[in-house]
Amino acid sequence: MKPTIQLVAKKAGVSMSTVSRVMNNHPAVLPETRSKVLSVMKELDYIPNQLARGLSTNGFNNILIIFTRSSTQAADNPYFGNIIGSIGMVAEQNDYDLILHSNNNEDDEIEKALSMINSKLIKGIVLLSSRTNNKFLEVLAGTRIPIVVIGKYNPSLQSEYIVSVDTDNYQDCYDIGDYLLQMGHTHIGCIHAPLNHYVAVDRVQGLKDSMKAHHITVDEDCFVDGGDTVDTAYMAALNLLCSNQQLTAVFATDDIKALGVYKAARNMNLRIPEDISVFGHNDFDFSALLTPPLTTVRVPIHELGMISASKLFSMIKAEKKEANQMLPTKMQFRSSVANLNKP
Amino acid sequence: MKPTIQLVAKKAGVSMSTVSRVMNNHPAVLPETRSKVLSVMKELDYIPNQLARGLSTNGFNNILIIFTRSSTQAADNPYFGNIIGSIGMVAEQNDYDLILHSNNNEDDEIEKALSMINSKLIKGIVLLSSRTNNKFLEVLAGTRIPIVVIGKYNPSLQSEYIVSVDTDNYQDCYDIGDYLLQMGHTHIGCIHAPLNHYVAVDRVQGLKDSMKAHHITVDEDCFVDGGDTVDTAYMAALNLLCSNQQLTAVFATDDIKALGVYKAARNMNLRIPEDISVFGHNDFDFSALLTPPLTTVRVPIHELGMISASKLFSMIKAEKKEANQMLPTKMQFRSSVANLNKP
DNA sequence: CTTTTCTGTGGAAGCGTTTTCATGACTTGA
DNA sequence: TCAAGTCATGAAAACGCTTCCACAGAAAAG
Repeated sequence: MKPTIQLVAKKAGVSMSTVSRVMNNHPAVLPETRSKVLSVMKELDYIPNQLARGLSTNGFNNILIIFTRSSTQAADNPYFGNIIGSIGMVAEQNDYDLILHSNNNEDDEIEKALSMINSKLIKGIVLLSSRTNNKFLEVLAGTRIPIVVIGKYNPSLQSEYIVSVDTDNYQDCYDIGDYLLQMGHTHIGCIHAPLNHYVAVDRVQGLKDSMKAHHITVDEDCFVDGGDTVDTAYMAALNLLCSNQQLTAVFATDDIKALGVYKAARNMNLRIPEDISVFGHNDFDFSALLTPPLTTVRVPIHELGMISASKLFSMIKAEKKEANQMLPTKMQFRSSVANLNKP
Repeated sequence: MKPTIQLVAKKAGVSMSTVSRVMNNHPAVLPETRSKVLSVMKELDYIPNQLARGLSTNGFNNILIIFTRSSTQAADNPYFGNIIGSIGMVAEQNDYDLILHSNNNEDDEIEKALSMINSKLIKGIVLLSSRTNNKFLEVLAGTRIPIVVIGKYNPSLQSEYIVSVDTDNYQDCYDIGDYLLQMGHTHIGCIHAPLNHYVAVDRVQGLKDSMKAHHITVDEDCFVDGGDTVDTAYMAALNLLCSNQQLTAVFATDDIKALGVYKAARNMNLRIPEDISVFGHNDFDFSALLTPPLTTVRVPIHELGMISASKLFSMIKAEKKEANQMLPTKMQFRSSVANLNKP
């Protein structure tokens, strides 16, 4: 039915080997033979079969993006879209395609990834937001396929094939704590992401450690899981603010959750920052345009994606390990945090 | 090196055919043979090669998501992330993987897609945001592969294999025009997306036609391309508002662009809605939490993704055409539009 | 006790490429 | 003029699986 290399060969009066050589720009083929073959290919509308090709050579130029959801919900966080877009641009330049897995079952994911690697379907992996229990990386480290983790991974896991690109979540959130305390806040709550991911753990821990360093009691009840969406964060914030009226500030571990806090404050008739201060994280498009503009930390999401992809490709091509990299962030002091010191 | 079906067969003392049958749950294999084979497979850590498998059968269970960028910029619009996430969930349930192409060269894209189809690498396509010049669909209609377009496509293109899922952009924007006029606005500007996509064209045309129906002169200078990002929209809005001081309302064809308008208004010391009214489109997470809350039209993005994916899979599986579907939207009247009639 | 029908299994031909090796023809250098 | 070296090409094996066909042996039917 579909034209194959064999048919082309026959029509052009040459062997399959020659046709193959023409396709792969092998130098040892006479110009007239080449053009003859090319014209037959055009005439027949011949399209090479990537599968067959992959089977006899070193497979496909794909990279797998694994995006571990903490819930069964599609994450509406703009972070993921942006970062996937950035990776996509670099992939496109390198003539690679993206395969996307959004899974919330780690074992399934491991099995699928192993199968893809074994089948030479992918040449590298980008792991978005790694879990604290990192079985996935432990298993995949053994496959010698380059992996870049956008985020942190188990520090005891040493591998030539795994590299991390991240921002310093712990330090940033430690600094947020410092700032909040400096502004006179001693009753601080936190709406965070589910704690089975490093990023959430580090952000929470940074804040807590900073509070402890200033001898502020950390009330565990004031640290609540705000899920992944505005709505879940809203519910969590409502709860938090109702049951802890002494709170003067809330740290939301990303600006989507801050949106939930804004919504809760509005519905409770709490003014920001007069009645409750809010500190966010990530600095999304809308953050500066909220009322009041959200104080947050700017994460270079686009760069995170670009740099990760670049590192991945240089590992794939040069087969040498890249260095881990910590990207700089920048505090965006706007007006959602009140200074309690000057009344 | 890697264990193949042949090695398994040898170790288990059976033929390759039998091993294959075991893997594919063929009924005609004795229980003891089956368990023998399975144990050898486990012992050898055998993983089937998807490529080889695909080559001899009907290929892969992948669907291709094509996401046509209008610029070279990664689109930061939350719309895409959300919709891809939704499609991903349905795909996961059906045991399909997602391949993502974000391309801005249509010819390249056509060639790549044809190659993937020819190689049995994909079973269906989701096209996000189709171009007005729809060469892509025209060419691909001939391949008999199911395609769902999220958005509109050339109505003259009839195909058993193409189905569209969309909202009624034209009508919604016509209604927006009506509303604006009813509120007393007669000098209306518009910040829209690049006009090489149906969605932008329809939204703009809806507004224009509504204005014309009310005998309001449409000033082409007040319809400007706001690109794809907050920043480009901001620049466009700044320009628009500076050079057309008589404007009392601006329609932004999506809420990301509305963000740009808010920013411009703020920087020009224009109050919303007192000095300038803003109507958005899409209703993103942040829209209700802006100050003032943005009047916009709620698009069921998640449903758009889910329904598209469902239709695609039923076309793939049942091989029968699904009906086009128009999803309902809902106006969200908030407070970014002033009523000029009651002062 | 034959003949027919199942059943479980093996052999081998695909699937569509790439690539190694062999083979002639044609140069080149002494 | 002949041995050695290029060069363009073809034959065939390999990549790892599926599946059609054939074939025994067992079960069912006459």
